[in-house]
Amino acid sequence: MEKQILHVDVNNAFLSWTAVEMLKKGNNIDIRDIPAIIGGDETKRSGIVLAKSMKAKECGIRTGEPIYHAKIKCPSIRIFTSNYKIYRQYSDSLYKLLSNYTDKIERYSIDECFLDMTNYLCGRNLIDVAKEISVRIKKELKFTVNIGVAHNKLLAKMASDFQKPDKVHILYEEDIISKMWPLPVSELFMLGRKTVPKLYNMRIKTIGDLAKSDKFMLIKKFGKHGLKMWEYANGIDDSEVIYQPEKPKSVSNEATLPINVIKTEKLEEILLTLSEQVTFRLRKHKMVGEVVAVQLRTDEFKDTIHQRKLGFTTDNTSQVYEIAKSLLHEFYKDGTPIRLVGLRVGNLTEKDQEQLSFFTSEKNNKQKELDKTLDNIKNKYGYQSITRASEINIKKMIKTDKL
DNA sequence: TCTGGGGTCCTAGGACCC
DNA sequence: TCTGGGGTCCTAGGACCC
Repeated sequence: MEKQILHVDVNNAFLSWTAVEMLKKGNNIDIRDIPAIIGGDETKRSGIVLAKSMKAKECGIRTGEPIYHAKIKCPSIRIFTSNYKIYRQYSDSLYKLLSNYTDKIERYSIDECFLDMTNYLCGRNLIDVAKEISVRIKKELKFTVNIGVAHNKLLAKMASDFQKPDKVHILYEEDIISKMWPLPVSELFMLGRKTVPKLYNMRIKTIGDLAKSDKFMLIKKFGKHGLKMWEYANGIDDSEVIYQPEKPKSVSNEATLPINVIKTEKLEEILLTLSEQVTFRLRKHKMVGEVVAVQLRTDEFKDTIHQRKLGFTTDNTSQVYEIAKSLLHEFYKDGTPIRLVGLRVGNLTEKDQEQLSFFTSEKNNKQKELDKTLDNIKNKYGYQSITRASEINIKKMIKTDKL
């Protein structure tokens, strides 16, 4: 049976939510109506545009570009900092509203949801429901969304990306040729900055060109990805709306450093802070991991990752830190300027089926107790409430506002 | 005043085993 | 003295998403 799918996408989510919050706090300008962006901190080298208003977009400002570019394009631009705590609240309120319409909701990201309406229409028309949802969000939550209406997730997602803001777009099978095929191939989901130029070289410029290309030639050239892009261009997608939240497969934290670091000891200190963050989040998820990976980015933007499979699982701060440290020693040469350090724990499983290390010792048990005690304090008084003395300067360099 | 942070999935190549 | 091939596990690297 044909599926009935909606894709709900918040217009300029971070900027809109910041705007609504400011209005709620008594501010009298709506930053959606002026050239404005949400951006990081330039002095900390995290100065990129995270979201923009329509007026900022008109100036040619693009998401992801450096703030200093934005300032050149629009000298009067107003810049606001992000606040993930608030964004999560708005995201939750959206989810709650959507829950009135179906149980099958996939939270695809903080500002996007897929709804499987197949058995929830009760005789109503899918398009009417989409329009009602759109109106209710605007009225009750004070921000706007785009909604894509289709018979699969891919087409619903493509549709919600058509003209913005505050629109409902329909993309049924019979609309593919007229509405999707004329678009540049770069607009197709899963085609990014590396693949698009290759397609251009093959004279494939529009989604229609791609759809009409030879499937086997694409497979030969791009492997599995080639098949996917051909299917997507033809509107083919049988993936399900994943409405039961999935367990994470890895947990990572990374930090761009305000200045380049060239000393192993400094990098170790940063890894300690990252180990605390990552394992804190692991324990919150009640997950343990079997692989530890350290990522370094040089000032020339060259990334290297070094990882190790442990043969046991862990969520323990000092254990992860010790492994991270030894990985660092294996691949970092003192003196190379480093601008970003990352730490990832992967191959996660649920804690109750934790594989115990053969060497589970008195010492490990004590470390576990320590983690638990510190977690309790952080959960009660905030992540920042307790910190090792040695880390005070490091913490200033690394953001923790998402924890 | 260059370029965030957090994820997932795929592929290539080497090691090792039979 | 020279030479297999299949399977699995592991690491590194890269592409994509929001």
